[in-house]
Amino acid sequence: MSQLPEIHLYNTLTRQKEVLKPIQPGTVKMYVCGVTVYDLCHIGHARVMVVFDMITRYLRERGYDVVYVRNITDIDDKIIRRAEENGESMVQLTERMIAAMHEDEARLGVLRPDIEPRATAHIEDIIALVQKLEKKGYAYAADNGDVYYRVRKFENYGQLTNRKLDELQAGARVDVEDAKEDPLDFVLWKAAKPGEPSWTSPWGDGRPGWHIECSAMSTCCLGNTFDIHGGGPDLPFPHHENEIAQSEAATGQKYVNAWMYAGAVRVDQEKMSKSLGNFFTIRDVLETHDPEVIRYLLLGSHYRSSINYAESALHDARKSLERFYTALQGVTPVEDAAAVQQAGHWREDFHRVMDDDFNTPEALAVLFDLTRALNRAREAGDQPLAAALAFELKALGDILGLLQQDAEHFLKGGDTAKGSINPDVIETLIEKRLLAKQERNFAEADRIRQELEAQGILLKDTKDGTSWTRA
RNA sequence: GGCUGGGUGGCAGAGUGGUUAUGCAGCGGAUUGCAAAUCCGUGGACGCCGGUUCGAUUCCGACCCCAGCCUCCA
Repeated sequence: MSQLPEIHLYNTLTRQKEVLKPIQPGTVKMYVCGVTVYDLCHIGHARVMVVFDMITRYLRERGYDVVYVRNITDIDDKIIRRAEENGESMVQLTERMIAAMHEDEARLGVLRPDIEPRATAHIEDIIALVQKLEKKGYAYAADNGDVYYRVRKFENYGQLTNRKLDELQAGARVDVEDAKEDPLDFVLWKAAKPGEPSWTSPWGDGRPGWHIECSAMSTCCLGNTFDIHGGGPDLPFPHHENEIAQSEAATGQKYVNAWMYAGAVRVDQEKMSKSLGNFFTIRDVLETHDPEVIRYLLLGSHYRSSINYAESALHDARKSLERFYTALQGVTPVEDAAAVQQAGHWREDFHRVMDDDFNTPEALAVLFDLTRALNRAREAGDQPLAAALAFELKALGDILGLLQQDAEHFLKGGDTAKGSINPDVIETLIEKRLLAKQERNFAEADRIRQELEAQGILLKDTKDGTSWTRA
């Protein structure tokens, strides 16, 4: 590999932007914490999926190889409880939810990670890791059969989120019945209660604790040290702090070079979360909104800032996409790099703003500028240039996973067309209106326009005839 | 209380020590049977108070306010 472009990214560990320098030149190894599959994914999950998908796509666009690993947590207390409530087996529940997740992310244009390890498929690795920690004195088996991590033994605990152990302890809940040596210690291996799913281990039957699976799977897939670890906004503490403690204690090496987080999705200025019950599942939103509208909403703000989820925000996102698709409508894209280059330098601008910590709002501004140029070419009747710019617009949009559908299809409401009016009925009315216009019966023509408008259908007269879109 | 991040024009949302973000909405013009779309033009902003500076929305300090984490949560 020759010299790849410099990518700057914000590293939460150091709290500053840094140049991405992959350990293995040219190959970025990235691990992202995935979903605990006990329920359907919500918009917050969608944001993490879309953001790291965008990052992966962009790094590849810039010539980097990316090994993208995103785990699936398929064993956990919530899963056990939910399966019991539903009267189904744990595997039935998790398989169902994994299938739903894959369906949801496919609709959002999220490319699948290269590796999608499941916790239950890595029990041996997890046990081996706990044994290693035990051998090094970082783990201990307690009287109740659980195995805990000895937090105070790990000197750099709290480095990611700037916590001091003593301040933590002040706020820590002290469980009287706890078998821990110290309230700060956390579970590595949980002893099974009767009837619970379990695996045989040196400490008796049980299952992995919450944090250990990520240490085990990331290391298995990517090595002791890798380039980027990502996740949602509520993961730095304690989950990632504990991962660092586990992995670095076990290997004696640095765990991760850069930590990246997607911002929160809020509803009415409150965090969207399962515990608050104010979450919207991806499929709920897809009932009434085009997938690209959601994706646009998610990429219309910088990945680290929080966003507010609201119908009005979805509406705005749709309006923005309409501008792109209106420009694309009726133009057949043709690749002509020379013509594009002569007309402007959008790709360079796009790269420049994206190289700087993946500034998608700026990147979209570049696409709007390109769209204006495309509209100008159309106005000027320069078909070849318009075709070339349309090709470029779609190509750049593709890097963000946007603008990939047929313009007509999108503008006519796509797969989520609201309202009951049938396209055939619309066409018939358009025919009638055309006749009225030919007879210069504009009153009738306007009446038909208004009739359709009342049902959310907007007519547009052009030299090539009348087309329609859904408002 | 501790730790993070943030307060930008009607709304959304970038960015910068002195020059247009961008989209939607508004206004004027072109275009149109009417409209839509489009193009051209245009008004409108940087929480509050100090400081540094020739000059700060941008740097520094104080203050006010908001959000996230500190407990399972993407």
